[in-house]
Amino acid sequence: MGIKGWEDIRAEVLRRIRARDWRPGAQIPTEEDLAAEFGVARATVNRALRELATAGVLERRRKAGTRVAALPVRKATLDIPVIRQEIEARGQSHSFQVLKQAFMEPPVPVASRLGLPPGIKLLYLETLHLADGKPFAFESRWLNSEILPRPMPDFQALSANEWLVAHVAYVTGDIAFSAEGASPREAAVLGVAAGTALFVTERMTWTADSPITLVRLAHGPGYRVQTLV
Amino acid sequence: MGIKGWEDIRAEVLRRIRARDWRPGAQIPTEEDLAAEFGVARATVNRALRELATAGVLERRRKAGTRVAALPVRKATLDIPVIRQEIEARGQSHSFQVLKQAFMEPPVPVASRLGLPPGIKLLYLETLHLADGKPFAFESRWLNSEILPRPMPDFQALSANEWLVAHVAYVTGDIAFSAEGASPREAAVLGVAAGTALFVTERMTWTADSPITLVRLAHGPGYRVQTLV
DNA sequence: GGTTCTAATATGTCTGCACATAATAGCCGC
DNA sequence: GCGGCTATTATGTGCAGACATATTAGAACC
Repeated sequence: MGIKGWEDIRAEVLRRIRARDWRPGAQIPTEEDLAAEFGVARATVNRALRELATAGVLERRRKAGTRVAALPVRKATLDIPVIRQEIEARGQSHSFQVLKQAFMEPPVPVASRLGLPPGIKLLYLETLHLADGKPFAFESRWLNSEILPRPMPDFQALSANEWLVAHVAYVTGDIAFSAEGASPREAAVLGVAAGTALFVTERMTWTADSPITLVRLAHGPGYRVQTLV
Repeated sequence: MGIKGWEDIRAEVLRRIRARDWRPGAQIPTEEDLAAEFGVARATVNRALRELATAGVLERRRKAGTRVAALPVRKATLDIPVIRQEIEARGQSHSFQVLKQAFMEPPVPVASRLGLPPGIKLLYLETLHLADGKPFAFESRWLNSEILPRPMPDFQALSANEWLVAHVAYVTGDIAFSAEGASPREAAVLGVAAGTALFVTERMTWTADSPITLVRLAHGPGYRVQTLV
């Protein structure tokens, strides 16, 4: 029946926007007015409107009030799961092979993206992830060896990603997606023709003080990242 | 100096997680305990922990308490701007050409994804978006003509996307990203070689009752979607 | 031992109030 | 008119207390 909680208010506000009672760019009533109308406390209205604002539906400014976003910059939230989970969620079994493991100087762009001076040596790992034994994604990773314990963990047994999740302090980072043609090496490893369009995920992570790792994941044809808005 | 507001509490909790005072999978103190420790109201702690939970850092369940996410399913939030804004944000000028406009029956997969019975005719639009006069993205769009007014808006003058944003009730939808090789037509229009890796964004949008549009945007080489986590 | 019910508990949300803060609108002096 | 100050206003955040709800641990029972 009536309005009960902040979710009901959010729904009602959305309904009015969808119904074009409140048009894009137009100002909506103040929290106080809405609270009076719905018979709830202002904090409850605040909660509903705040959620809609972080979702990009509303724009709010002190004193200026709340208005319906004119150009709704849609904010899509993606789940970035651990690769093993992702494969197992499809009902397939995950395995991987470490193709290369070396301690070497990274190319300059890699070092600079990690914010490290040139000349420092990093651990480089190439891993092929398999789903039901078939190539799924090709991972190349630069790892800051400072953060590794001695002796180094055995990345043949446990994937670097999962080792990091389990043993390194929680991190921040950024993620980028792009499309790239497969290099000869990637093509060979993934079993596709050279130049095939690959979906590439690049992730960089760091702790408060120091960079941890730069990963590039190249996914074979058919891979897609999906989101419910 | 000390803890002042919910953002400080969020920061302090994050710090403890990063410092591994609280390890992945481990339970953290209750809201009440933390409120007492920080000398704030429980609502303030609740706000901080709630934000961290929606960010995927914490997992919360009633009675069971709050624990540090064991496998942090990183939630990345992407901004999906209107294409004109995206181009102008780079300091380039946006223009577009409508290459094709037709009223026709969609292929079966398109109709079924939109949840429409086969045989219904839709408006089909092909548009090339240009940044500083150079091809930026190729858009192909199926539009539910039911929602269009008579006479139909002039999509040569105003892009379909912006017309929809301005005139159609707010919508829900989903977005998917993938990498695909350029078809001969896409290659010609975008000025790249056939088979070049394209970054493809597919968006479907709905009102409460009916489908609105299915858009496929193919971006040329160099395009990337980035996110700060 | 296993199943079902019950009480305890942590989070979820709401209220009513207060004060803080940002941003505007209007006043004032020139 | 113009520049700068001030009052006003809507949102942002805080507090204390209350009740709701999901979930679990343990009691009671078969």
